Amino acid sequence: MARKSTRKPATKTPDIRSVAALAKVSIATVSRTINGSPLVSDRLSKRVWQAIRQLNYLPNTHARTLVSGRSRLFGIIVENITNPFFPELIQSFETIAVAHGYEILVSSTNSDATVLTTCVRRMLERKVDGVAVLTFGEEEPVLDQLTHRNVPIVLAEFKLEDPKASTILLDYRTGINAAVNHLAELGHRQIAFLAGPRKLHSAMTRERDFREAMKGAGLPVREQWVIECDHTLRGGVAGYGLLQSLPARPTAIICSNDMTAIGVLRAAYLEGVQVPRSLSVIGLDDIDFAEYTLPQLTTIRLSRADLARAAFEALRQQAEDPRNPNMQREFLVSTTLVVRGSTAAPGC
Amino acid sequence: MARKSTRKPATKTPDIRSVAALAKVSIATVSRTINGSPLVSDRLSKRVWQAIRQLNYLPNTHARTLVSGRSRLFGIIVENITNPFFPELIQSFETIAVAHGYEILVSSTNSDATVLTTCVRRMLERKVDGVAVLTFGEEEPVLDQLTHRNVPIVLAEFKLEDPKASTILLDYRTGINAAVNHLAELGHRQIAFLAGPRKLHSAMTRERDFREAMKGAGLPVREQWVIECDHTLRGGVAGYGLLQSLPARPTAIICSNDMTAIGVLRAAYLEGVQVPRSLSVIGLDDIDFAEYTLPQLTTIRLSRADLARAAFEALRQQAEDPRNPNMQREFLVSTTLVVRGSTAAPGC
DNA sequence: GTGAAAGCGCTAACAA
DNA sequence: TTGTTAGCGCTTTCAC
Repeated sequence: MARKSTRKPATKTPDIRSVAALAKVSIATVSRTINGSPLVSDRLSKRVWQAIRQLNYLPNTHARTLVSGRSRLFGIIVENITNPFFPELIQSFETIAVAHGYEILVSSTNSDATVLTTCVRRMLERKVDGVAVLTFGEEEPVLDQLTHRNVPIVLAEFKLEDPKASTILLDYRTGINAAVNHLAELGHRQIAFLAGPRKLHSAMTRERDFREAMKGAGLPVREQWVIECDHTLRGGVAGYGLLQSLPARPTAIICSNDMTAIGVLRAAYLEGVQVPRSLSVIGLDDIDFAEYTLPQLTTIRLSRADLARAAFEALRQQAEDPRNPNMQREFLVSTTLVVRGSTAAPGC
Repeated sequence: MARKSTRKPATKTPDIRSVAALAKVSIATVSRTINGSPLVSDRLSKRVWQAIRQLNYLPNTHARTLVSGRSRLFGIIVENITNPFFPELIQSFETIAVAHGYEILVSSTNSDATVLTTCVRRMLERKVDGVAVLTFGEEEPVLDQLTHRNVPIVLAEFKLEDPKASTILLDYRTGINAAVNHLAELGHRQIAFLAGPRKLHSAMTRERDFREAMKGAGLPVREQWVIECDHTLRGGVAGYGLLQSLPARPTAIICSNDMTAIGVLRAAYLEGVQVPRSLSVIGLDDIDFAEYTLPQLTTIRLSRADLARAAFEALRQQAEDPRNPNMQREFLVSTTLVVRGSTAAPGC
């Protein structure tokens, strides 16, 4: 009876009991009301909401999670939050997640397997309902930890043979074909490719698609001109340097991502090489900055919004409807060429 | 006795009880061992860790939080994750937090008060142990929700008169003075300032410090040349356009942040105005990209690492040692000028 | 429709 | 030192 008057006089954060007391209902009714159960009468529901507002009550997520087994938390693991592609991706993912009542736990691995391991561990401890692994191809065995514990995961460009795993396939081919054809039409035949780290599946795929696109366009691939870079600004500068040190030089460079391309732009500028007059450059991603480089970067757009949507949808299905027989387990995200100012006919 | 052989045969995720059973100790001992209590004998501790490893046990954070009242979660609210300044900041903050056993919840408000409100609400529901509000000056009354509920917060550039609130003061003056003096020494007298949104405290401070630095250098401030922009690339382009439309034009522009400066660089290029020959440009932040613009951007560095460290330290103190009488409630982060290629003597 | 009561997995107070 | 036990705040049977 004297429950309210325990030690602390008044200001304890309100809990479900205080709401129930104020609304003169049981805590079960409060719980049902909050969770939108249809079994609550309008009369009581109104009283409950009124009490909730009056007390400024917020349900305790941890208690909810503990009993329901669902945290409404999704993890998102990216490769490098410092590459603007990823913040834009995270932003999209977060917006969608929050709109659906989920929270996100972000982690950036910087391609470090140790970081990945602790990060998987932390997500497991937090009982995430799913994890989007958007590292683009460094999928490590540690991810089994997740599937073993029945945590849904979605991977970019990598299929895991597990009922809990979904995949987002990236169709680079369309964009890369368009890029090569665009250059070919401008009259380029000497095209180099600054690849990403070969340990990344995505980088390998991009490189492979470049080779195939070249073949498709009837253009030769010079092995010296296919150089492994690291998807950073600095890497782009270095890659350009390597290219310049060669006896024969390309008239156009396609880069595995925009950061590399921006590095190339800078390096070319330092050498006094005019883009696009003396050299055409194409990136991949279409980060916001691509519009603000000098000249503006022609690039292959990979939509962060599409990617985020696919990742969220994959996790949501697995989390909310795990035994749906016709659940979509593969998603496709396409790419398109965006022509701006960094490409032109060679030597024009 | 037959506790282990309940419904599901084997693969339930291990809990503290399974560990206790395997190690033949009580669950209290397991808990103590995990939490590093000194009261556990080596003998038992060893057995417990062994069992933990064998079962691949991970403690359930939600249960821990529920009973201990501490979530080991810090929220971090930034203004716009799409501005590279913030990802770099988040990265630093996360690294420090994880190293100290904390997890972070990130939110980007995009200067939208509604987003801020829901985001505070979500953090409250998740029972964060503290929130770093790094929106740089849009501090809204909604933050009272946090202090009212005794959640420590740390703000950039804004003092809240609450025992739970700390402040990070940013010394822009040093950097801005250096920038103005640098320009003055090069011979500039016509210096414009592209300010940030006036609703941001940080933007106002930067503007004020610019005015004072000009006065200090004996240079006049032309009001037409102090223009409110919005800290975006696009805003920089627009600001430059406004400046160009004026009858009298400055020989140098200091921008309230790097994004604005990069926008100016682009706009100047489009107009055929040579930087730094015909126009000097200075940014503020020193984001990674600043080294990769054409020309490289002279800018006022604001260290993300310092900022993150201060924010984390403020929260940690409040969370772990709330009634320490001589707790540090104010932190200072300084700025320095980094001279690169976007500044030179006027008309040289 | 509504309420009483049994836990979810853990920590901490108390006993031994 | 170690174990027993009472909850943390909530959802969810199960009765009514």
